[in-house]
Amino acid sequence: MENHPYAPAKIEPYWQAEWREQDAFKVPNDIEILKTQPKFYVLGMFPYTSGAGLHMGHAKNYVPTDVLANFRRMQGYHVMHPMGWDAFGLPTERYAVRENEHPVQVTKRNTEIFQQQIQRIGLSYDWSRKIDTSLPEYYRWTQWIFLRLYEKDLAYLADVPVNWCPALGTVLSNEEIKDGKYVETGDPVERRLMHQWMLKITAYAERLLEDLDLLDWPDGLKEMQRHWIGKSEGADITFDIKDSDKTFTVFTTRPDTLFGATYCVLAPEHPLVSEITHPDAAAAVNAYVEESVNKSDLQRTDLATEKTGVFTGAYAINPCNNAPTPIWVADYVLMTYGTGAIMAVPGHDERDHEFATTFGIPIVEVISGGEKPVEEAAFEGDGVCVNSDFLNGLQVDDAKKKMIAWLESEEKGTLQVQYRLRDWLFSRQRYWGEPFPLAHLEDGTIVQLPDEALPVELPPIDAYKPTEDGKPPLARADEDWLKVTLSDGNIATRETNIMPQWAGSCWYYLRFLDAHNTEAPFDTALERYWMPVDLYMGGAEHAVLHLLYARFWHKVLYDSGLVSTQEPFQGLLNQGTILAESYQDTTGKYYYPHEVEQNDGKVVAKASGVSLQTQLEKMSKSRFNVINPNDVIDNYGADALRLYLLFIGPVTASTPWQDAGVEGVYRFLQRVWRLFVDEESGELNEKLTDTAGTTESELWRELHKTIKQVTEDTESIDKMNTAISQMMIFVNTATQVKSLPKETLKIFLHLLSPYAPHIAQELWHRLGETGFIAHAQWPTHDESVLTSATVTIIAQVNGKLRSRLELPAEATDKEIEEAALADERVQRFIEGKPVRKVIVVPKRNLINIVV
RNA sequence: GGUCGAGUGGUGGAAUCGGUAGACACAACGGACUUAAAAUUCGUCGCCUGUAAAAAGGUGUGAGGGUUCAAGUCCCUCCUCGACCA
Repeated sequence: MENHPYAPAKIEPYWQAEWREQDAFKVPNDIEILKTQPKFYVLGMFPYTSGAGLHMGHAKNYVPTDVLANFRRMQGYHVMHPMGWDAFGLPTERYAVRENEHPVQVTKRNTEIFQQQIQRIGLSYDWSRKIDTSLPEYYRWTQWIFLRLYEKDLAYLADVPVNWCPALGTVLSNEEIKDGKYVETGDPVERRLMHQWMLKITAYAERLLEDLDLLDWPDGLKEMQRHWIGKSEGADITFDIKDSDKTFTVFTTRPDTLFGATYCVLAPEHPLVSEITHPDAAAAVNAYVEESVNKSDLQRTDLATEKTGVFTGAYAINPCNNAPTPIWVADYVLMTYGTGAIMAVPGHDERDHEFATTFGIPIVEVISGGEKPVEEAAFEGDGVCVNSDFLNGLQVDDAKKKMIAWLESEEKGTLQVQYRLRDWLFSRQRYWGEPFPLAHLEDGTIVQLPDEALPVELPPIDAYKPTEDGKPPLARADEDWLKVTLSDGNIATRETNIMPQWAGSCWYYLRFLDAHNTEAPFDTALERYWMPVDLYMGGAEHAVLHLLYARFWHKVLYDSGLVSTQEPFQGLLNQGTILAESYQDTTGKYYYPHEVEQNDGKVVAKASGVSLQTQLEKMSKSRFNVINPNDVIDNYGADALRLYLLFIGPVTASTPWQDAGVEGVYRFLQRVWRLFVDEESGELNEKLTDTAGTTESELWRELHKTIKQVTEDTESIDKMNTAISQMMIFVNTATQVKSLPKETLKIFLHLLSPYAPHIAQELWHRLGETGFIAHAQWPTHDESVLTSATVTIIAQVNGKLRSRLELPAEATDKEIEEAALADERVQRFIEGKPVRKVIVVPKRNLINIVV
């Protein structure tokens, strides 16, 4: 009896166990077997295993990728569809410190919870390939790849300004700081120069930019990467300094405006500042430089903030007209971009204009065409050069070329390409990350440890804080770990920085291909078979950094002959976010949905009666609007959760969560169930017959329509919502017909299986089939079933729908026209007016009569 | 401020290359079943006019203009929202 109605809580765990025990989704690792079939590699971004557990955003990522994996598998592909854990990182370390536990323990627990939660969704992962970036067997190879970068001179030490929090004794990332304070504790943060490992990603800037053209990524995402790399072409121009033998170089994208340069600016950190400053100005300049040290780049370059600066008392010589040009120090110029010095053209640069206005510096027009005089607003657009000697009369583009040619001939400047992209700050002063496979000799030389010495495992230490003298936590390790004897007998001290959280995720997609290889990061033949990733899906927050870093490492591996493709991720999509209603009072305090009630159409807090504002926002703990995927599974089952996430809209769209919508797809699953199972008896539905499907024409046609649409929509990924619509239409039709051929319904179950695998498998089983429907072959539709003897022709008069005509499918244009003109309803609208034109659109079954 | 994207019923969303706007759901309303409720099932459902009910007509995809036999879709201007960057 209990077995009769649809009971996901019963069938889902059962089939999940069967899949697991029978390795239903395991992919062979034998290249000879693999070669017999085409491959498809579909990857969802692996989760950071924080203690918060799985959230709805993960499900929105992993469900569509799973549907695609199931679909391709049924189409006869070998499908790589793996899952693993991004496990190193600061949140885990902080949690461990707070709870006085070892990060290894915390990570073990978190990853187990994640795996349990993910498995409940019924995703078809090959769990034998599971990886964990914090295990030595994995990070051994992260270190190994780092050594390949190091050998290519792509890793170097440099003094760079970092965000240092004295209270915590650690470096923080820009994202962790707001208004000069650490967001979580409010402790002040200062900028400090520190010796840090850098990766030379700028050496790959041009290729990272150009090779975007090879990728099937959304245009917006490519644009974001292009913007981040920020290529600009311009010129380096050298300025002499008056009464001095010193010179400095500026980078400008607008060499055409050199005649309009009325001052120059050095960044406060520029080494020349102290050398050229006039003694009278020294005190003011020093004070200014000190003050600017603690400002972030963002604060300094924000257009909204007032420009500040100090005149050094020194003058540069403008190379094109020998005019003495005052040199200022101002923090809106950054040492890290270009040369740390600019020529300022207030007539044609907004920030320079603002600065010049503030300090009363002359503004000169050198490009004509602005709407307002340059004294009022900078004109940054195209125009014709004026007041510029040999450039006068030229357009901006031509003027740039001519000026660069002139500078080169005078040896005062060169053509220069500049990137916004900076080298990658690659070290952290923390514990829970990959140790560097490097050591330092006493004389300061750095030695790379041999490959055989890997992995360099994290040492046990008693506290995860930096040492009292400011060294990273790893410096707390005992001498056994800290000191390493090299092959030549020398004793060296290990590097005590660790790698940043991004490191492990830069190559994990390669480790999945050969997850247990102990001789190499992965087998070359397997790499050649599987790569590139055909579809990579993840949140838009990774649109720049993770994807850029991974592309960079991949290109280095490519140059070393270790991988066969230039790019790792051929296809890529960002899933949309899930929004939910949140409730806030006027003070900004959030309320949980259960603390809220409707009162006269107003939303108020139950306890206080205070009226609340509602809004749709991204689900997040801090907004009290989170819905847990596991709660939905408890109430409706995994199949309903999966269908709902796909049905609310396109995968890439951000859509609001609606509880009632889940009930809708749940009802659909119940209707599917009742097509097969008599809920009274638990036996098969009496309407099921053994007759061939072709005899039942309406259902058979609907089936083929459904095969066609589900196939196309699943393939396109972003239309899975309409694939489900069509399956609903099929089920609605099937519910109404008198007899249901089993063959027809079995084919339908194939279509449903990638989307709702548990119910499809259970019904497949109940129809007497053995094995897994997930291994069955995907059906194809028969186009001839879809064509019919008559077609409905839409008849328009003056573009407006007036009538529908049933005509034989083979009717000619002329016959259609005659039939339309003879139609009584059409006639009413023609009213004897002369017919001026008749347009027949055969493909659309449409005729338009113009009178 | 810049770049990109998006605005369609009460709601989520459909609509191929410009060719029947609102598929499929949710909510709401009405009928059947039930002692009752739930569940199920049948039906209505953009707005306006019209009608006892129909029929029928008008209008309608953020606003305004344009191209076209035909515009949610293409072009221009504007408004609003979102994402990214500054």
